[in-house]
Amino acid sequence: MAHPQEDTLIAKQITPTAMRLLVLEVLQQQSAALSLADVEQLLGHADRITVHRTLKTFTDKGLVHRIEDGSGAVKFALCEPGCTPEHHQDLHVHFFCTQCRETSCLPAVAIPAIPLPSAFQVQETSLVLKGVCARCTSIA
Amino acid sequence: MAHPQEDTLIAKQITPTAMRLLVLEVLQQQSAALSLADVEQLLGHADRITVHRTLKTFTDKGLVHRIEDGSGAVKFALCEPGCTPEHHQDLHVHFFCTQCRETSCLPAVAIPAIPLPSAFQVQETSLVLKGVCARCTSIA
DNA sequence: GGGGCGATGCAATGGTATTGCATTGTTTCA
DNA sequence: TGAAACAATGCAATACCATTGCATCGCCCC
Repeated sequence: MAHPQEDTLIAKQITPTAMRLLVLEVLQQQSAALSLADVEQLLGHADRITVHRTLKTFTDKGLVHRIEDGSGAVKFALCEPGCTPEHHQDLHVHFFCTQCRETSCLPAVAIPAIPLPSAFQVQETSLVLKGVCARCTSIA
Repeated sequence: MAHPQEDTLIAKQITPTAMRLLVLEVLQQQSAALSLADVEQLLGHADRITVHRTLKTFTDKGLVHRIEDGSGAVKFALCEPGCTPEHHQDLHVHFFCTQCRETSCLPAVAIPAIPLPSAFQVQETSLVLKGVCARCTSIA
C-alpha cells in the first residue's frame, strides 16, 4: 500500500480512510501535541467536525491520548505502542510552554507513584508542568 | 465587624465588598473545589460575570487557585495560608471523581519532585488524579 | 445491482469564558 | 458637605470550543 500508516490504523481496529490517514500523518509529523484547531489548520481545509470525530475515534481506540494542558483546548498526541483503549499507558509528564503555547510529551519522565488512601480508586493520572520549554529558553 | 472574612480579604490586599465576602464564605463552606457555575448557583441569583471577576481577583491576589480538572469548567479552591500571587504554593494533588464530578484538594499528598532537563523552567505543576472518590466508593 | 453500514460534511446548538460599557457605590480631598 | 476620582457591579454582547442532528456519500457484502 502507498500508506504505511494503514497498518497502524488496522492494528488498532480502525478502518482506514483517506481522512484518517491524513490526520494520523499530521500527528506523526509533529513533535508537539496538537489541538483540534491545529490539525484542522495543518490539513488545509478539512472539516472541523470530521477531524473532531476522527480524533475521538483515535482516542477511543487507544491510538492517541487527550491532554488537558489548561490552554482551553484539548490537545492530542500519539500513544505509546503498548496503549489499549481500556488502559492507557501514557503515564508520562506533559509540559506546556507558556511562551510558545506548545504542549509536548516527556516520555522519559515517568509519573511517580502517588500514595493515596485506599478508598480512592484511581483510573487516570495527569501531570502537566507549565513553564518555559528548552527551545524558548535557549532563544531568550 | 460582622464578617470575620473581612480580615482575610484585607490581608490579601483585596477590598472587601458584600459580593466578595459572600463568595469567600461559600468557598470556605465547601469541601470541594467550585466552578464558576457552582458559586453562582450557591449564591442564589448573583451575576455570573461579577462572580467570574471576583474569582479572578481572588486568583490574582493569591487567595484561591485555579484547578483544571478536565471537566470542562475551571474550578476554584482556597489557597493555603502561605500562598502569594507570585508564587502559589498549592503544590498538592487534586482528585477528580468521575462519578460525582467533584474535585477535591488533597493537601496531605505532596507532588514528588519531577526530574527534568535543566533547560526547562517550571513555573507551575498540576497533578490531577481521576477516578472514584472515597465517598462514592463506599456508596457503591 | 441493491441493501446496509460506516464515514463525512453542513447546519445548528450548548456551554464556558471574556470584553465593552453604562451604572452604582465608595473613598478622598477640598 | 459635596463633588471628583476610582473601584466594583451588572447587563448586553461576543468569542471560542465542543458536540449533536441529520442528510449525503461511499464502500462492502450479499
